[in-house]
Amino acid sequence: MVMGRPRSFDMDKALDEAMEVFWRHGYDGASLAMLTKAMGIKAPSLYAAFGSKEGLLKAALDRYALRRSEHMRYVLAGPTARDVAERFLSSIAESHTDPANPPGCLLVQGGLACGAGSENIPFELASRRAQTETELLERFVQAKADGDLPEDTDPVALARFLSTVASGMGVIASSGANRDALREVARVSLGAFTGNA
Amino acid sequence: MVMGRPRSFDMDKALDEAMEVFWRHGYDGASLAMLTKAMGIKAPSLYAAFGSKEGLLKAALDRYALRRSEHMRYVLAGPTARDVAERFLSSIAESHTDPANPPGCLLVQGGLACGAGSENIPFELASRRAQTETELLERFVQAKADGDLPEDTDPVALARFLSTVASGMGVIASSGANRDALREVARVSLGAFTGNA
DNA sequence: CAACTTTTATAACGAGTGGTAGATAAGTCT
DNA sequence: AGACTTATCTACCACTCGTTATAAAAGTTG
Repeated sequence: MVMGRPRSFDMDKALDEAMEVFWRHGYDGASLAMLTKAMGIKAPSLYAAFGSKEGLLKAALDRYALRRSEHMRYVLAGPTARDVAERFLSSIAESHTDPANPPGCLLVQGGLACGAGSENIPFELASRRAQTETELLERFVQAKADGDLPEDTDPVALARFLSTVASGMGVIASSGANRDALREVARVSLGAFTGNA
Repeated sequence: MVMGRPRSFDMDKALDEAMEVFWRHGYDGASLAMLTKAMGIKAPSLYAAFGSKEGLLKAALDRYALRRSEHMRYVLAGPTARDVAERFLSSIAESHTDPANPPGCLLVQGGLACGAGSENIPFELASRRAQTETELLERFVQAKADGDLPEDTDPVALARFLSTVASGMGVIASSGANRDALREVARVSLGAFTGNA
């Protein structure tokens, strides 16, 4: 078997750059010109490697999920349900204001609404957001089985609440809210945790 | 003075249609072709009336604000801070799942991230979201002066929390969350209210 | 009716869109 | 070395983008 000419760019580096463009401009707002310039490659190389603009986004989303999975492992390892919630919101307050990235969350900034020809992008992003919510839910179900949450607590509602606050934090972070502001939102949200469960 | 040829379309009706297109597709995703078709007018009429695509968005946002101002009057008239919060989140659960409109909130769906040439759109939307937060803040400051909120309560944090949850509800509503789901998010959020203030 | 003013429709503008042939370059394998 | 496979480059595709010049149409006012 023959190998052919080797790829001359670093795929992960290129994906990081693409991720940043999608993050900052959204799927519709990210043009091929922007993407290829940021990635340092020409359009044919991009299409050979990722198939299409949408394929590139999905590859970038996979890489984004990889990054977050480390955080989530730590979050879900919290000893109590409340610890899990606190770790979750705190890690979001930090990551959504990390100066190394565009503000906010790629899964929110990427495109809640898209134009003709990009109709499935919002679904793609929503399904990835739902995955985090499911992870929280399973952890809360476990917590309830452990007697760590009151009997009358609805784990579905709790996971959805945290997921919703996380999305909201993405919105306000992208609008310029700073880290302390996000931390305060996390703090108030945790009050809701104890007050209601 | 001479009047000239009268406008042959209803401006408010046309704005309602434009609003829906921006709401469903976002600013970048809403093309002039979509907009003119939905509004039932041709491009030159649109430009004569609104100046530009961005001018059209702003006019639609003004009309959107007009709609919401009625809700906000009711919300802010709540007798206690907690009532205000409850009215706020409840009205959002309803409005963001009103089948008469696209799901979610125009101020979120409209564009958190935009492409080259639309850089100021996210700022425009953010400033309109901030207005609601300011209204809540002022009401909570008043509540505190009334002795309606504990001394150690931070009205800024409280208003920001509610605003953040509202944005998050917009995100999940646009992803298909139904009215009951939003109501439960509102309920849990209010638990945060009593638990923390 | 005729002068005037504004809106309308037709048609097109240049720039940019996502995507792709076709040829060349750069490797590996026999 | 030579065959083979894959990546990269230049150039370009048809199309859509937001926007506008031009001229006809529709009203009001003198």
